[in-house]
Amino acid sequence: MVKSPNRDETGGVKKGPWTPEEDRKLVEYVEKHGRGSWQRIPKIAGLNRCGKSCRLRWTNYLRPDIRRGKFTEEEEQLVIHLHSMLGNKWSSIATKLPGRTDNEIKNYWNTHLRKKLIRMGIDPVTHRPATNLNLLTGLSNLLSAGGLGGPASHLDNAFKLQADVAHLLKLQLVQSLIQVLTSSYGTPNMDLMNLFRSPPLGNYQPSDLLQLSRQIDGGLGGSLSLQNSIPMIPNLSILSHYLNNIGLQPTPERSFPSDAAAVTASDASRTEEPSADISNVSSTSSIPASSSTHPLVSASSETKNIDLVQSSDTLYTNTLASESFETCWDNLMKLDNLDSHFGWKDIIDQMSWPDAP
DNA sequence: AAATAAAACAACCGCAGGCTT
DNA sequence: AAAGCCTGCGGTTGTTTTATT
Repeated sequence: MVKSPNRDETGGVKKGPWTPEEDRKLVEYVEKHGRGSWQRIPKIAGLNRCGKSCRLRWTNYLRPDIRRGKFTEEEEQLVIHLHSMLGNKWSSIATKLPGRTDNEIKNYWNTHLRKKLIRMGIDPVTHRPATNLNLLTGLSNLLSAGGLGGPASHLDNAFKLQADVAHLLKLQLVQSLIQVLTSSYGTPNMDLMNLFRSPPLGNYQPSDLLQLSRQIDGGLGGSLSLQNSIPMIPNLSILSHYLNNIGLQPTPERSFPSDAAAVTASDASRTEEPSADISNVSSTSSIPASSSTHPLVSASSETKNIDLVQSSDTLYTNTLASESFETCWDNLMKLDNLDSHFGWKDIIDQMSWPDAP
């Protein structure tokens, strides 16, 4: 666990934190001779370090043009913007922020900005409102923010949380619909297609959402298509299933008998570690029964824990085939009971891409 | 005040690609 | 063309600092 600050066993060079003396030697050398061959510098400069370590120390710390200190609001926004276009291309991002190194930006992203976006319900990978699985990460943060995990939970927090979850689920659902309409491969998800024929979404024409989809694609400069950014077509029943787990289950008769089987199967089939994005999600999603006395929260929710850390593949392939579309839809419509601030029209309006040209 | 946990930062590692011989 | 060297990049780990209990 402890990284040895001493000599490397193979090369005999020192590792670990640099001393002021070593820094001085390196700076003196580079100022005198410039950046030459990093492999030769340590020898000539009298440093017992590998060239790689010298280069890193210089570029990330000793370079005179390095700007240290807190990131400004402008820098933050720029990093977020560039990351949405370039992804984890830290060196490319760093070229747009004079004085900041790729390492510094990378660290700042991982420790600050990523969490900030998650807290806002934005997927830090896609820079979109959290999608199904990532939504759950957001949920985890909502739980923390609302203090729902602790013993001192309050009823207000439970209400707020459920409204937030309902709101995010709506966003997710509309995204799924757009994807169905724009998907050029595979078999369209019939559940979602049916959704268009029923109120309240029946009030919208598929062309409306197609238009929205184009807006989104345009906002990304065409570099990222919706199909690529959301590779899976979620089954409507999965959303409905999730509603059950957060306590939106109307009656015991409408429970999902295949829950246990589905979750068990998914656990058994999970072979890889969860992705970084969802690794910090608590292992179960249910709101503890003790934390809420909301009438819509059934006591059974406590026993219906679904593992949120399962991979997206597993989640989507383990569809709950036995559910009827009507049952799923009933559950989804209950979102309106909780998310009173936003109707479906507001959700679709809200989906408009802010940076669209 | 001490112990523990979480956050922040610095540095290392492995890999890929370009260049030289 | 192939091999070896060098550099740069992104992910990960380890250490230090700060906050919380």
